[in-house]
Amino acid sequence: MPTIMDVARAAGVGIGTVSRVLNDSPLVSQAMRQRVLAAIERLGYEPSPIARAFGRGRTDKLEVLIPVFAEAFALEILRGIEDALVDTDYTLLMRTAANAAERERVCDECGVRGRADGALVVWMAPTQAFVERVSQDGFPAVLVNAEHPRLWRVGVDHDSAAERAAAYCLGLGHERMGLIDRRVDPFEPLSPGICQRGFETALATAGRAAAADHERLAEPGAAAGAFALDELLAGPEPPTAVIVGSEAQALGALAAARASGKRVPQDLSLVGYNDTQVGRDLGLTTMRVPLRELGRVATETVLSVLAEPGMPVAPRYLPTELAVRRTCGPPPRV
Amino acid sequence: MPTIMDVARAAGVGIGTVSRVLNDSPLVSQAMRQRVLAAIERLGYEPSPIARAFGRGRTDKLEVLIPVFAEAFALEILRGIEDALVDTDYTLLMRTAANAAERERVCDECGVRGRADGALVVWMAPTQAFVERVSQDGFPAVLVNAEHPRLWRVGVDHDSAAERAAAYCLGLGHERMGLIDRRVDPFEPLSPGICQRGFETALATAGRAAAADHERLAEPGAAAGAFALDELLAGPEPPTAVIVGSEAQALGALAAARASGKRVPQDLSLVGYNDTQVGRDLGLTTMRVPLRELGRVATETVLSVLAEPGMPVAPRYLPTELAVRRTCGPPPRV
DNA sequence: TTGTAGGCGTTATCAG
DNA sequence: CTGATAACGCCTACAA
Repeated sequence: MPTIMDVARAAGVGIGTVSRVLNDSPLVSQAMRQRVLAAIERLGYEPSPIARAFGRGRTDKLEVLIPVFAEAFALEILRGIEDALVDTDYTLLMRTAANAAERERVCDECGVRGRADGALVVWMAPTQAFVERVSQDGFPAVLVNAEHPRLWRVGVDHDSAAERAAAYCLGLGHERMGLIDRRVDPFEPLSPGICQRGFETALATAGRAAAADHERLAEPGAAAGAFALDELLAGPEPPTAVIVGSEAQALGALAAARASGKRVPQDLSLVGYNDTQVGRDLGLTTMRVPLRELGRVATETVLSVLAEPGMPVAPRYLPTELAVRRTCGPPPRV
Repeated sequence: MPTIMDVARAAGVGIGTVSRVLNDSPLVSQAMRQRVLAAIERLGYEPSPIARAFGRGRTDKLEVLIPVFAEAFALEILRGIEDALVDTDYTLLMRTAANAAERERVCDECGVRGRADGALVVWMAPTQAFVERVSQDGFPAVLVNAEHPRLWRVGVDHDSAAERAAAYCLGLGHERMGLIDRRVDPFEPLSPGICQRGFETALATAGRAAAADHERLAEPGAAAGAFALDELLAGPEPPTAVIVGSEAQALGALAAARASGKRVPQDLSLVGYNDTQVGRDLGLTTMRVPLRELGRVATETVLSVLAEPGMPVAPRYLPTELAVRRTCGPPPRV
């Protein structure tokens, strides 16, 4: 492996000049630049990222903290992050957490001693210690679809989104509405459902009280969604439209409905939440959360804070919109 | 940020001793160790990962190369990789590729100048240059579910898997078999289908010729799977059992079948391929590819090559097995 | 515009 | 066992 010194020697210049060429410094003459470039080419030299990081005190890495059992939406967010990074030199350091203990660990280790220049915390609450530390050090950490008053964050207004999803079904004429909800935070067993508030607001606005037996808080995943739907359908006055807090749960619900002989949307309307590829492919009507944009905007935020440190923390909310596809219709006539 | 020198001073020892304590060297007396540990604690010192990497010439990082539009199975593999890393100090550098050009780029940049200690290449063919370089340098790169004669790799025998999947349906009594296949490599437009050979072998063994109009090579994703199934069903003698090369495609096929009024499995049998969470949740009968284990074993392989360089390259194949769930049955009686 | 020297924080190698 | 000291490869003043 040739080093910068080999290049300097081969080009007959000092290492300072080589370094300047490497970093596109304007303080090099054209002639010199060509000579150095030629030597670099000839030797097949590439600078060592580690030495470089060591020398200048930054790594060109962003750390991503993400729940490991996150469903497919995680991929969409990652895609957005990549979008923002595609023509930068940044690279991603991935840390996943499967439970609260691991969240603790990845939060504790995030960005220690400059191992990354910034961080993206996806879909989980940061630990208190993490919040203290990053706000103390001015370490650029942005929450994606998670909340904390003291941190940068980009997300959506879940209340409004859920409310509009429910209002859409109400507008279709549904009288009996159901909700299969999902917790806001995967690692907080007591965290509330993500759609509950908006759902109930919509019902209240329409002058209806929410029937508690039409609401379920389900575990993530299609199996739990299917189970919850079966429960709702087994009740005395089963809902004719159900809002589901995640795509995976919605797919489960869809399969369960069909398995029990219900036609969707003729007998039952279903609205998903998130909008992942498989939902799109299957024609699921969904409250679209712009996952990819979320990832992109969050990443751009980190980058801009990096470029201009000390900007005051400001949250950013992106709009949601209902993607009307093929799982909703008017209620069946009785 | 305190450095190792601050610790040394605080403990009244040399930095060599501190370093030895940090690295669990046996060459430190108990008394010294305690004294140093106390100073570390008191100062809240943590070693700088970058300086450390620079000093010892390794990074404790593994680079992961993965197609970005990979479906959910990517998450399963990543989970397996994490499993293997959970109580090591290794961390993951993620590189995704959305097309052949990006694959080229990530392959070119992978592990340059020791930015990572090893690499995992998931579900895509490495570039020729990459193969040359890593086999030249002895850089530990392991292919996960991809093939190259000169590289370490862990995967499954797709031919055998597909053959058994088809044989299972044949055994159920199906006469007209269909195949919705997926390309082996996402970036090779000309790469063959992953199940075709096994599928045709099974048919030949049963004394049947494959009907070309019962085979489709479809793009990844549920939409293409749905479309392909509709095509198969539209033919003059539609198949009564269909093998599908990926879970996402299978979900699409399942939805399409039901949408067109077919009951699964009474009217149509479906076998998926891969076995991801959503397929399990939905009761899809699947040829199970041990994705998580694949990731884990590949990672363990990298680690062991790292521990013992120069081991001769040896591929590793893991067994597949049919996960019988609820989408297969005997053919409908005519 | 260019070269030189010092510094970044560890690890590893030597004497002691 | 312990303490200096020399790498490690690059960046960046500073001096020329």
